[in-house]
Amino acid sequence: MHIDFDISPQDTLPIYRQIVEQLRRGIAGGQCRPGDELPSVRALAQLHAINPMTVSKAYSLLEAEGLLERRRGVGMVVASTQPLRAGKGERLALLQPALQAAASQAVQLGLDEQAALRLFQQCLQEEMNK
Amino acid sequence: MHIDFDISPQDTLPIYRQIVEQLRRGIAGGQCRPGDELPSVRALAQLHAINPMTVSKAYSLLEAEGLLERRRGVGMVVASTQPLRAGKGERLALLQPALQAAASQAVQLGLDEQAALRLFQQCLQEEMNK
Amino acid sequence: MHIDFDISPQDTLPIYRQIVEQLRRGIAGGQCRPGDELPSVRALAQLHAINPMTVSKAYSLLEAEGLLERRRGVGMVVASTQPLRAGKGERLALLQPALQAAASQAVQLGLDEQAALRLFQQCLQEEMNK
Amino acid sequence: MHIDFDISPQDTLPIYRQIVEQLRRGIAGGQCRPGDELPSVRALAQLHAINPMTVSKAYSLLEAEGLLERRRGVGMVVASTQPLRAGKGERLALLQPALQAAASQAVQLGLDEQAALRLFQQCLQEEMNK
DNA sequence: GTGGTCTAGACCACA
DNA sequence: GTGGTCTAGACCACT
Repeated sequence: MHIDFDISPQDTLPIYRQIVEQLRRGIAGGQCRPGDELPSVRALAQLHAINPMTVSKAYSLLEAEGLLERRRGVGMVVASTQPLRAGKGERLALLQPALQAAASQAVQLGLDEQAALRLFQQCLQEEMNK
Repeated sequence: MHIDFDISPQDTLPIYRQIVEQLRRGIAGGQCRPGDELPSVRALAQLHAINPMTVSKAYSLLEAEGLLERRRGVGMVVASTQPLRAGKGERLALLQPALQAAASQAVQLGLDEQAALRLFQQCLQEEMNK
Repeated sequence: MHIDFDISPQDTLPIYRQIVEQLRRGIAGGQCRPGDELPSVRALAQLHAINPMTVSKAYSLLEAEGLLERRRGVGMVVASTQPLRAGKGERLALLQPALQAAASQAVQLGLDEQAALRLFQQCLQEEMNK
Repeated sequence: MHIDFDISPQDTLPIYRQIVEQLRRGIAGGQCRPGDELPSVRALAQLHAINPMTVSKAYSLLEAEGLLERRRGVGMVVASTQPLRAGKGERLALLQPALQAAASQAVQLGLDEQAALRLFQQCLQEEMNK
C-alpha cells in the first residue's frame, strides 16, 4: 500500500476522520485494491507523529463499515468484498459535498461562474501534476 | 441584512465558525455592506434552533477581528472601516482552499478533469438558483 | 432512561461491546424508547467504575449505527428513527447466536434435549423474577 | 479422537480459549476418553488455518490443568486421571452460564418464555444433526 | 511484529 | 453540565 496520507492536525476535521475519508476515496478510486495491506497502526502513527489510538480508531471505523478486514496478527487489509474501483457515479457522489461547499462559498463571495470554474481547473491541474 | 446563513449542526466545523466564515465571505463579497445591521443574537438563534451563546460567540469573534461593530441600542453592524467589497483576487484567494481540497479529493477518486469540472459547474448553478 | 447495564470487566467480551449489545437489545425490546435520554458518559463511567472513553466508544458506535442520536450539549438519546420495538422475528434473530452457542455446548457435553431445555426454562424463570 | 473443533477467528473469545473450552466439554461429556490421543498441534493448526502456537498454548493450559498429558513420541492424550464422563449435574453446571446469559438476553429483548424455548429447541436439533 | 482494550488526564465545542 | 478528540502508556491476544 503506497497511499500517502495527508494529515493536518490543525484542520477542523478530526485526524481519525481525515484518515477515514482519504482511505475511503483511495479505495473508491482504485488506488487501494482488495487485499492490499495497510500501513501498520504504529508505523502510520509514527510517520505522522500522532497517537496510535487515533490511527486505530480510523481503521476500526472502516472495518465496521466493511471496507477493511482485520487479519489477526498480520494487520489490516482492504476488504476482498470491495470492487476494484467504485463506479463513476459513486465516485462523483463522494466528491459532491466538497464541491457543494465550494460553490456555496463562491456565491457568497460574489464570484461569477467562469472565475470559479477557472480557479478549480487550475487547482485540478496542479493537483494532477503532484 | 438578508444574508441567509446555512447552518449544519452535524458538520464537523463548529457552528460558531460556520457563522464567522459565512459572514466573512458575505462582507468580502459585498453582500454585507458597511453599516448593515445583523440579525439579533436571539433571532438568529431561534431561526436556526441553535443556542444564543453560539451566535454571540461568533459575533464577538468578528467584533474582535474588526469586521463587526457593536452599536448600543441597535445591535451589531458591519464595521464602517470595511471596504465595500474585497478585490476579485482577494476573493478568489478566499475560495482557493476549498477548491484545492476538492481537487485533491477528485484526484484521489481517480476522476478526470472534465467530470470534476462538470460536477462543479452543476453545483454552482444550483447554488445560484437558491 | 432506566436501563441498568450489567458490566463484567472480566468477561471476554470487551466492556464497550457489553454496553453496545445490552443497549441494542434494550432498544429492540422496547425497554428504551425513541427520544429516551441515555445516562451521560461520565455518569455511566462513574457508576461502573470504568473509563469515560470506554462508554463514549460504545455510544459512538451506536450513533454510527443509527440507533442513537447526539444532541449537542445535551447528550445522547435513542434515535427517533427507531421503531418503538423491533418485530418478534428480529428480536429472535438477536437472541439466536447465544442459543446456538449454548446448544453447541450442550451437545459437546453429551446432554439430551430434555435436560437442556429444562435448564433453560429454569434460567428464564429466574431471570424474569429478577 | 474425532472431536471436531468449531473455531471462529472473529469470535471475541480468543482462539486458544475456544479450543480449551471445547476440549473441556468434550472430556466432561465423555466424547474424549482417558488415553485418547489428540490431533497434533500442526494438524489442528493446518485444519483450521490458525497458528500452531495458538494450538500449543491451548494444549499447554489443559496440561497444566491436569486434563491432558504429554506422552513423549506420541503427543498429547487425555489424562488417565480423568473420569470417563462427568456426572450429569456437573455437566449441567458447565452449561448453565451460557443459558443464563441467553435468558438474560431474552428478557432484555422482551421475548416470552415459549418463544425463547422454541428457538432453543430448534438450535439443539440443528446442532445434533450436524 | 500485528491490532485491541483500557486507563488517566488534558483541552475543545456546545448548552 | 454535555460529548469529542487526542495523548501517553500499559497490558493482552495472536503471528
